[in-house]
Amino acid sequence: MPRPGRNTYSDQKPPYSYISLTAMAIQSCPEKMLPLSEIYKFIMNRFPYYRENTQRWQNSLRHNLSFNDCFIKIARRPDQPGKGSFWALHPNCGDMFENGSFLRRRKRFKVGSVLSIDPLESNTPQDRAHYLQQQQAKLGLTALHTSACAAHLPQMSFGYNRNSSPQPSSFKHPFAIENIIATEYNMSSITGLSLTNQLVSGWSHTYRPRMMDTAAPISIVTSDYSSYSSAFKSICHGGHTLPAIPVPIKPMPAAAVHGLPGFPTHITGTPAARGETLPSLAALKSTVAVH
DNA sequence: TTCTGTTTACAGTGCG
DNA sequence: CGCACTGTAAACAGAA
Repeated sequence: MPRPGRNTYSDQKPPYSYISLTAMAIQSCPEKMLPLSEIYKFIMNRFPYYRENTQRWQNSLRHNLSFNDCFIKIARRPDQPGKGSFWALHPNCGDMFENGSFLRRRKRFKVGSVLSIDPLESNTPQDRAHYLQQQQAKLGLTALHTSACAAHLPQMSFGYNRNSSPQPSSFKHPFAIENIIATEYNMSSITGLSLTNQLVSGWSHTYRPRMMDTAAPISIVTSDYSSYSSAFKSICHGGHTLPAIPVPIKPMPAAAVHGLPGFPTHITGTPAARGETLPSLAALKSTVAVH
């Protein structure tokens, strides 16, 4: 695998897919999430090839973000203005490039199968709302729990991997920029992560499925920020503020969910356009209300 | 208006 | 050869 330095590829197209490039950008920041504009900047700064024809490749990149299950969308806090959401990597997407090729994955990462039990499939809005409220309550506890754990377990700063399949502290995500652009990576930026960042990392990877944003009023998660607001304030990347509520763009499979404390395990399906219909939830998708 | 995000469609390519 | 993955274009909606 080539490991490009800053100018390795000059104006030539780098041997990376948009998925790889996006993953690099996301992994390059301590919070492991970036807004779209920052992903653009990262790619353009590092690969001069992408300083031209921006409309073309940025459209492709956006398509990849939406289309590929390995990317998840994380909503901004409502009191932190800005366009668009943050994007992060799905916790289970880490082995997509195990074949060593960053141009073509060995297999496309895809969110898994539909569970048989789905309270949200209930016919009545009341049932769904009630269930969602229960899940919100769980997540509220989860946020606190996660932060507390992060404070005591620095290795949790790697966020995604702190669950059912624990990784050693030296674990490096296959997407990690230190694995791809080794010459530019400064390990101290990781080992020197502050507790604050650990908190953020732990919290930011506590998932909540997108459809939960819609059917019922959601305030518990955001209101919990007040409990440790000092930790969250001033955390930003390139002037971007901390996102508020992790909102997976696609529902997670049970296998992925089980390792995430407090995460509801009922979520099913993927967007209907991908042939995995979720009729009763489809109407909930487009009306995300973030508090 | 611009940017962001979603979706569909289709062509090219690599792999088994 | 068929399938899966990737890249590109385009239409469209919604938010800032």
